[in-house]
Amino acid sequence: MPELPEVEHAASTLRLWLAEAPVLRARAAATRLFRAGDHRLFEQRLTGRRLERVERRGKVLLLSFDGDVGLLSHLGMTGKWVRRPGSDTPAHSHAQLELPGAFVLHYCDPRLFGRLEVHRAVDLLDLPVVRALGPDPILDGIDVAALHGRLEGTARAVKVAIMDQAVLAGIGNIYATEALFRAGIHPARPARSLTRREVGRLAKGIEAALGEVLGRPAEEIAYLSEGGAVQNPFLVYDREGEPCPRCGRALEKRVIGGRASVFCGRCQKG
DNA sequence: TGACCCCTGGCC
DNA sequence: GGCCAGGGGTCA
Repeated sequence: MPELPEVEHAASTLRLWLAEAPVLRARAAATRLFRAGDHRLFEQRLTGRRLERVERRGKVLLLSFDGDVGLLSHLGMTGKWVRRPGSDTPAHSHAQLELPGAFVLHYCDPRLFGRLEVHRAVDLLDLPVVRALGPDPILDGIDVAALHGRLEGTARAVKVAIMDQAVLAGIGNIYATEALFRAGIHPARPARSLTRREVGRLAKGIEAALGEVLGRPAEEIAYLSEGGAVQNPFLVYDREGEPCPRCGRALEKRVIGGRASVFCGRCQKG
């Protein structure tokens, strides 16, 4: 579950599940998830290790184990970490961490868009993919002047720009859609056309959209999770044709930067 | 900047 | 049986 709040939730559950307990055995299949390192490295290095720290930067999870073993985990579109009794193997489990108490942590990812990389723990924050990330809206906060500066420099649609992980780390299609609605800014507006005042509203919109979900219990965060019974908790995302929560006009949908964008044509001026 | 790719699953 | 999907990467 890919955007910032879902990855933050993954980080906190991993902290709970891996707290104190050594990994009895690590196993992994040879899949595309492993790029830099291979699956054997995962098995060799993680077996016997204890978790020391889980960090999140944007949508990237960074796990540090004792013995200077580091694991980078990106969930892609459909990746997730789940904990199951040893006898129960979930579908599309490609890597496993066996824990004491007959539990196994599985990394499941049907589409294999995620990635797993084994590194030295001390190197995690210096990895190019991590260094390339822009500020994390929750960890670093949003500096309105700096964001305005970044947006001024590009003619891209503002929605595309804020989904660029080098501009802000952790924003994907859902929270970009929600934030722009909250800010009353049309998603197709050229980024450089935003005034300082609008960037300020956008920053507040991003913080509000993220904050609302971050404050919720886990089951509600799992939009489209197992079971799928959870209702759409968003104001406009995936609500094309429904009335705008502010003015009542039907919400519109357009593809911007290759991704579906829902917005109110009246509240979000183009 | 857009088009296309990587994949599978769920929905119409 | 198509179409769509929250991620990112590459190519022209």
